[in-house]
Amino acid sequence: MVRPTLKKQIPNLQEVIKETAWKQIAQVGAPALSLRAIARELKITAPAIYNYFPDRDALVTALIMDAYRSFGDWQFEGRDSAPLGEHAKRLKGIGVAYRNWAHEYPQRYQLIFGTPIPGYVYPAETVFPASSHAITPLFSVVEEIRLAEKLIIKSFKPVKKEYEPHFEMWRTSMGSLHPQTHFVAMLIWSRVHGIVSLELQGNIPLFGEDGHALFLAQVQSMISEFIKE
Amino acid sequence: MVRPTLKKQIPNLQEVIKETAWKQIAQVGAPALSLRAIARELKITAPAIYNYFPDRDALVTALIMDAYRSFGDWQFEGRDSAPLGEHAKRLKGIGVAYRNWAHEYPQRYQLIFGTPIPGYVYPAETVFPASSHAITPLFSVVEEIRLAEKLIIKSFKPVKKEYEPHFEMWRTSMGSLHPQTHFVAMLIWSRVHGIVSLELQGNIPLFGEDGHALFLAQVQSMISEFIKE
DNA sequence: TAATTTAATAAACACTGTATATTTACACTG
DNA sequence: CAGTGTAAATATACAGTGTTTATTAAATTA
Repeated sequence: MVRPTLKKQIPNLQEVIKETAWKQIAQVGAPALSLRAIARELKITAPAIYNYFPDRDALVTALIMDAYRSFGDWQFEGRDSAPLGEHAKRLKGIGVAYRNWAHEYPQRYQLIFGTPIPGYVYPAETVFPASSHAITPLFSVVEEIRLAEKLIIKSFKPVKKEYEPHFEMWRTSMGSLHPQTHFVAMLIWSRVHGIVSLELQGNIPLFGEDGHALFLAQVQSMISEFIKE
Repeated sequence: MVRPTLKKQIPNLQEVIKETAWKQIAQVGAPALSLRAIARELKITAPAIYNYFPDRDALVTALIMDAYRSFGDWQFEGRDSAPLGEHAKRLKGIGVAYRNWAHEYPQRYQLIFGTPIPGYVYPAETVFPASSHAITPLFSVVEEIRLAEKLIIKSFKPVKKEYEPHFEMWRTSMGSLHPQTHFVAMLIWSRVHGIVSLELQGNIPLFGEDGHALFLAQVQSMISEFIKE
């Protein structure tokens, strides 16, 4: 018997393969992800996976894009937990959602921000729609603040000309993206990413009663540094 | 012929293996590091490497420790480019050295801060002496500032009790480590790490004439946030 | 009903890290 | 100087990996 009857086929196998991949990534980490191990768990043979993904890298890319979408969704929810105009609360909402997602799915975070799979090269263009979704909430709130004339900017410097093409990609994707908004958003993102990634690696002690004190101090300091009043 | 005569042996093979590993990491990235590829390049067989490293993970650990030492050395030099008492310049010196090292050796940076090798588990205790060397310059400067009563601290929260053991490890290694110094140093480190790691992955546009503007703004903002006058 | 497409398996290839046994150059001891 | 022991390499083998090719049989379409 080579091809099983429809009744014995796994329905929606493409999704099931991804779910199994996530399960294994959670267990053994992204770098040790194995197509054959996925196949074993699903009781199919490894080449069967090639009917759904042209190679292992394509599977990884699909996982990354799904992760970005979920990551972005959490941040949109975090932002909208406070109404328009509540700049500080909306910004904090994004930061907290960002951190919560990373702590809920540490392997997904490292899949996105590490280079975890041997030989895998990040297909920036393919992933861009999903990755821009995950940065959009931050961009949008900083832009809200700027339009309300509440954005504090010290020492802004414009973008280098050589980098304009990549910058253009962002701008078209966002509709528009003011350079100052971009500048401040990058400062904020880097601070949140820095503390979250060090936390995930166990490099940061758990300050405060619930272990969140350092992160909250980071967020609070950004609010007073970048938002007027 | 099984064992070559002394004249044909590669002298200092342990070091040569590490150098070859670094060369290959620079070419194909840390996750794709291969003992057999190293052996091929050195014209020996793969099991010969086991005379110098018990397994692949031990080689990786040795590489990480060497990287940490070099990383720390650069930061010590950066700190000491300004004399004692010049708090802002010493802090900036560390930040710039941190970034320069990361841009000079991006793969080493990702080897340290990523989880790049399949199945590799970071041996925290073994690596600790080397990794603490790399954070010591920052700790020392923040402590200098605190002792000079120029350290600005808002919203400090003490370390959680459960985390005391790890904290104790740091404290004994450093001689002593004031909690407030630890708190502020972690905030600073996370901001520098965040921006540097996003830069290395190509997520940050190159602001300013030379592309350093965002990083310098980050450093400048830390100086005015944490140092009095 | 016949032809075609599709979804799987089977087998094989070139890799990988690593364990075991073997060989031989070198160092030490009587 | 002879003999022994150790050290540093090779040879071989095993289980695992991603991937390619050929084959089979179920499902779909003409």
